[in-house]
Amino acid sequence: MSYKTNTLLLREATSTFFKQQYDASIEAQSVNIKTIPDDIEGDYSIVLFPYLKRFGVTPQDLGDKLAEYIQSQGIQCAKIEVVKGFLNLTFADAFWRNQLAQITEIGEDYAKGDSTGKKVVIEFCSPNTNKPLHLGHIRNILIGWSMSEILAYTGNDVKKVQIINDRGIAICKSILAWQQEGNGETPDSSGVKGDHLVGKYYVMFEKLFKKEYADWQESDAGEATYSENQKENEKKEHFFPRYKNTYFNTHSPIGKKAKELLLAWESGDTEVVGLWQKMNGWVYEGFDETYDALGVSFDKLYYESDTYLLGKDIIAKGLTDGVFYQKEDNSTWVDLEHKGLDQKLVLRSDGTSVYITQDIGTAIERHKDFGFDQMIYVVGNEQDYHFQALFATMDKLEVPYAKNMHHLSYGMVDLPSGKMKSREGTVVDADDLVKEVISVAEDSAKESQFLADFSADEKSEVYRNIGLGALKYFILKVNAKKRMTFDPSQSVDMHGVTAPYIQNAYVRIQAILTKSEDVKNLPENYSWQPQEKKLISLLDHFNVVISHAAQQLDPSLVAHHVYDFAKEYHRFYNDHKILGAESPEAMNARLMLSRQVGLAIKVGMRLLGISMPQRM
RNA sequence: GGUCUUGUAGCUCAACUGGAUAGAGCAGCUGCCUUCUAAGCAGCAGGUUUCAGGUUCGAGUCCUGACAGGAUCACCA
Repeated sequence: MSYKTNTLLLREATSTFFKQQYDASIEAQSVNIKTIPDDIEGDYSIVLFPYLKRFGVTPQDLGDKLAEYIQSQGIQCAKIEVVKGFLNLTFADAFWRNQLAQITEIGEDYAKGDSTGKKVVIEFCSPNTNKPLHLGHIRNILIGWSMSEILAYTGNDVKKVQIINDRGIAICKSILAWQQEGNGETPDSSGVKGDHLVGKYYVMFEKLFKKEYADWQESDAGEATYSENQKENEKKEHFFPRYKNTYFNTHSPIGKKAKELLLAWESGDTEVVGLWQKMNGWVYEGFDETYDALGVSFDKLYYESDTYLLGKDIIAKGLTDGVFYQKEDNSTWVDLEHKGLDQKLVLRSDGTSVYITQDIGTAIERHKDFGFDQMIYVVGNEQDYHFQALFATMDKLEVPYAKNMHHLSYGMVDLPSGKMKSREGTVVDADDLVKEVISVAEDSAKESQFLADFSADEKSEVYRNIGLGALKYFILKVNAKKRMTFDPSQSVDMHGVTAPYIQNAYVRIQAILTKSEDVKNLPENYSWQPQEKKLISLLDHFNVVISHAAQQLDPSLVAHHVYDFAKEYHRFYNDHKILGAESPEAMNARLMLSRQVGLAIKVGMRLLGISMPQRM
């Protein structure tokens, strides 16, 4: 890209200044440039403190020389002075004009990165097939989607994948309950979305099991087990919850049936596999609807039923190579203590896989599929340890890309009432939430005079953009790594730091542009107003923000910057007339600026997965 | 208990990676639509950045320790 940001120009100038003046090599990147607080005069400030001791100079002395050099490099300043340890400079109008002219020359994608030639695979969502998607998945999906957009925009070749946990005891529970209680019910016959239908039977299984367990506790067998296995003076209400898993695995008739289903599946029993395919098929149709509603898609899906046996050969090879070791019971382990981790099991004593085994296999499989340079897993932070162990193991296996595997660890979503718990029915369902936000958007938009001549389809598209935008923005504006509180009533708020606020700024710009002539050139001599300079400097800084977001795997940086665009634009819009500006120069300058801000907002929101209405 | 992580206004979040007087929104109060979309703008009020030390020109940010939340420490996924 030919465009150089304000800060980059200053950094480079400062770096070469030190080279020439002191023969010192100071990386342009390391030069500390700050924007100046509003109440102090100036646009940017170069922090001089770090160099004072090193070169034995006073701030004044160094600042004066640097100021002279900067101006000699064609960076036009209206004022440049040393204040304490800062060199504060105010750019001249011509400089602002120049920067904006370069930006508008390139247009919409002025902040786009050049191709890096790097391939990035990003895995996100990765649901189980026994339950519909919920709020936690939504955060995962939005972060994953936005991250892939950002990585693509910064020049990477991005592939979006997910691994679907379609096998195991959970789906067998749904199948069993459906066999026993379902009477052949299907999504078509019931009108229930497939994933919700399968989820219904999962819940039903849990209820059946709960009742069975409760009855058993009262039975002679239950009493006997309690008196045999209780710890010293342990009360029943402590013992039985603790014993629940053991009961499921050893005593429970219904648990036994579920496990028999799993075994039958594993041995390829055609009837069970057929049923499993049928019910998973319902789930996938349901998931696809949800993905469509959210506006996301994937490049490749991996199914655990295909991958769960992967990795065993790698373990076998690693065992002969001495990467792994076996214990007396034939279980296989990897020692990660040199990384401050524990010893980790990679194969059970009966030779079957555990979670990390298939993750090793899948990673290698994916590398064969895509030859990625970087692999990103968007997975909740409860798996931090798992991924540390996985990456350490990959490193020990000496795969060359081990160091480029990252865990984008996001925090749990809490409700104001606390944690979401499926047992207590406090899970926020993804489909319900999407419907809810769109309907709130409709309620607040349907009165709008600006939509009067829109068709019903056009209107509902607007409601969708606003409602979905509000939801997405609400979630993405929070730093992904942090645990966040989700208040359903705030997520559908349409004022303040929200998508509709930002969309409104965009819509205002569109309204002006449709009423104006197409302007192509910036006036030569125009004296920029403070708010206009602020907008140009936000435009200027945009690509720095995007590349930070890509490096740090954090979409919230983009979200905040887009909000700044909107906020600054709303202010500017309130204080200055554009079409009725005081001079033709002012009007042209403001039109060019407005159009570019509109483009930047649209791009920024697209990186968050949010679409813009033309009117609202 | 070990490891990791978080703690900023009543609430939800920022703070350009160590810079100047810690900023937004929500909730509360007050103004501004005959004028480019009021889903907007302007203002008032709200803070000992959990606490105690340390590092330095300078700390919400780095270090140590306490306190308080959370996660994890399965032959579960």
